Order: sequence, then structure tokens, then C-alpha cells
Amino acid sequence: MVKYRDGEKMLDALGLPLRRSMVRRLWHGGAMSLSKLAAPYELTLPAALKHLRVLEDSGIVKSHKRGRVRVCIYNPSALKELGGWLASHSAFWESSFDRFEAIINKKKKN
Amino acid sequence: MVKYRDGEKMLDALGLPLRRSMVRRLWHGGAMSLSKLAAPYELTLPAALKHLRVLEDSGIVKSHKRGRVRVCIYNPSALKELGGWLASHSAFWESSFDRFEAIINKKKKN
DNA sequence: CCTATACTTTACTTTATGGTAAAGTATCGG
DNA sequence: CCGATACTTTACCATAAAGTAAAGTATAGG
Repeated sequence: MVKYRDGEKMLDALGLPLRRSMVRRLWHGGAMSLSKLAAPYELTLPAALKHLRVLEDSGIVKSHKRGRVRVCIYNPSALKELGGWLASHSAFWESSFDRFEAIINKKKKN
Repeated sequence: MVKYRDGEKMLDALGLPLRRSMVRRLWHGGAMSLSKLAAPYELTLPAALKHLRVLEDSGIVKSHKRGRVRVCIYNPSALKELGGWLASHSAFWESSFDRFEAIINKKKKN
């Protein structure tokens, strides 16, 4: 089961057009190596790896090493769950609101 | 009817924790003025206005002037539609993929 | 009217993060 | 083994976007 914390991470991850495009590539083209994933963009491998890590950390993408190749795979269930939450706009917004407000209030001087 | 283009804008808008918090405030606390919306954060009014504009442009939030006060309102249907798309991961990903790839390919020299 | 309020605009400054190059590590293929 | 390949790490840079201050506009209230 995914938690609302992952919802936040997913929204952060999807906040960049480039990363959304990478997700689409994986969703469209199936599993592929990091190099192949990065190929259409004017990106060095380190940059592509950084973005992959953000996507992986959010749960939208999975990856594993097969020899010297990093195989990247789209994880449909992650966005399906995020979508479910947004559609019903319930648990996700409620709980993360409280967390965020707590931080903000601590920061303010009153 | 909202288009997939708005889905892109919504994801861009929700890509910042601060803006997500603002959406939660409006969802939680109902309609409020820009000043009241901005109050919990260490933000000047111009900065808050910028973020409001991004949210408004995406359709997640609506606003109108009532005298000298800008009243901000959460629009539940926007995120509901985005959620529906993500949950069914179909139209949104398909169509915006083509658009984005076209731009990328034009940029690359081959 | 006159002052205060509530933005809004303009013209910047600052900083976070997206990007790179270069060197390092691990695996493959002959 | 040995060179080539496919990342990975480290250290740094460049800029877009988030932020500000200051001045401008419009409305409210006495």
C-alpha cells in the first residue's frame, strides 16, 4: 500500500515535462536501458540517472541492474493509486496538509 | 471539458510543495482572499500572486476581484478529472507523448 | 476628499536544481 | 587479460524560476 507521502513524491517527480516524457517513454516502449531511455533527449547519462532516481524514489518507475545495464520499467500501479486519490480528493490532501502546516507554523515567529 | 494540455499544466502547478499547500488551504478553508491565503507562509504578496496565477492557469483554482479583494476558490472538478486520467492512464499519456516527442525530435540534430 | 487597505506591476536579486565534465567502477566480449 | 561498454560518482557551473523591494492602481471607509 502506498502512503500519501508517496503522493507528494509522485507530484514532485511529475512536475517536470522531461520526467513526464520519460514516464511516457517507459509506458509506451516497455522496459529499456538507461541509455535508451535518455537517447531522445539532449542529456548526458548522469543527468538522465538523476531524473531516473527521482522517478524511482516516487515509485512511478522501477529499475534493476542486469549486468552492466540498468533496466528501467514503468510501474502502472503507482499512478493508478495517485489518480484514485486525486479523483476522490480525500486522504491525500487531508493528511499532508497537517504535516505541512506544522512545519510552516514552526518557522513563523509568533 | 478539460484537455490533456491542462493535465500538463496541473502537474506543473502541483510540482511545488508550497503550491500544493495553497491548494489544500483552499480545499480545507474554502474561499479566501489572497492575503489570507498567503498569510501562513513567509511570502510577500507579489510572490503569492505569482503562485496563484500558476494555479489559476492550470484550472485547479479560480479567482475573481470583489472590490479590492481577490477572492480565491478551489475548483474540485479539475483535480477530479486529472485523477481520472491518471487512474486509467490512457488518453492523457498517449496524446501528450506525441506532442512532446515532436518537440524533442525537432531540437535534436540528425 | 483623504487616508488606509489590498492588491498589482516593474525591475531587479538570489538560489535551488538541472545540467556538465572528468574520473571511477563493474561487466562483457574476444 | 585487455579494451570497450554502460553506467556511477564527484565536483562543480549556469540559469531559470522563486523571491524581493518599491512604486503604482483601485476601492473602501470615515
